[in-house]
Amino acid sequence: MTISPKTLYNLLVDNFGYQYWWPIDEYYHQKQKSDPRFEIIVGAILTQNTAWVNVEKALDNLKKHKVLSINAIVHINEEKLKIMIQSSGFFNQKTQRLKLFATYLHKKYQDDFQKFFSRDLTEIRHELLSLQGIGPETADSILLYAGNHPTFVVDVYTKRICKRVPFQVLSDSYDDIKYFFENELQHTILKKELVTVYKELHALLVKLAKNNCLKKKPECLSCPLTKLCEKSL
DNA sequence: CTCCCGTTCT
DNA sequence: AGAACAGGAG
Repeated sequence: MTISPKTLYNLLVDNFGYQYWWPIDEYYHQKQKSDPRFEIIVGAILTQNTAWVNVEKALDNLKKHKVLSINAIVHINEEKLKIMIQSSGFFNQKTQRLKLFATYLHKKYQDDFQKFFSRDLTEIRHELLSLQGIGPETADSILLYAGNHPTFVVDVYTKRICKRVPFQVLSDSYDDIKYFFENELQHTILKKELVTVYKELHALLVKLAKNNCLKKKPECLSCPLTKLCEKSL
């Protein structure tokens, strides 16, 4: 007995509702000065190995000081940047990573996100992965949430849930899990809906992991998957 | 496998 | 005060 990603998606939407992470359109309607795509990229780098609440504080600091743009990050003094993002932890490396990525976008794409994102998904992904400080999860988050490219994000929560819930996934490697979800969903979801489903499913898995599928003390009684889960207590 | 770091929970 | 949390590089 196994569960399909589509079944999982439907169950999670029914129980938790849509999560609406990074709704880009809303930002444009609010006529924000800074490009939401850059905020998403900065958020993706800052949230590496750290809780989102601490990233939000850093993001608020950057907004308050008007440095949430490629140009501002390229030119800001490193020590000042470290202080602004301090709450997100690992600020020495993250300062380097933000500087490096912003400089890259500035030099090679003239701060033009359209130019950067309007290419083949795999091409952009390889390019992101070649940058210091951008691994698979960060690359896929940027591609999906900032670039609206259909690529599925795998994180520790996804891996944990895959170990407990009976999916037909081969191993617990990043790529195996990613391609398992993508292959399954590509055949059952309309192409037009794929990006939205990838965005929502990742957010819903995070929700499930925090709400029920906790590392130490899972809340299996109230879990939407309790009947289908092999490890259910 | 260790280092990088702050915040929150226990 | 100590543990838990959470990606990528070397």
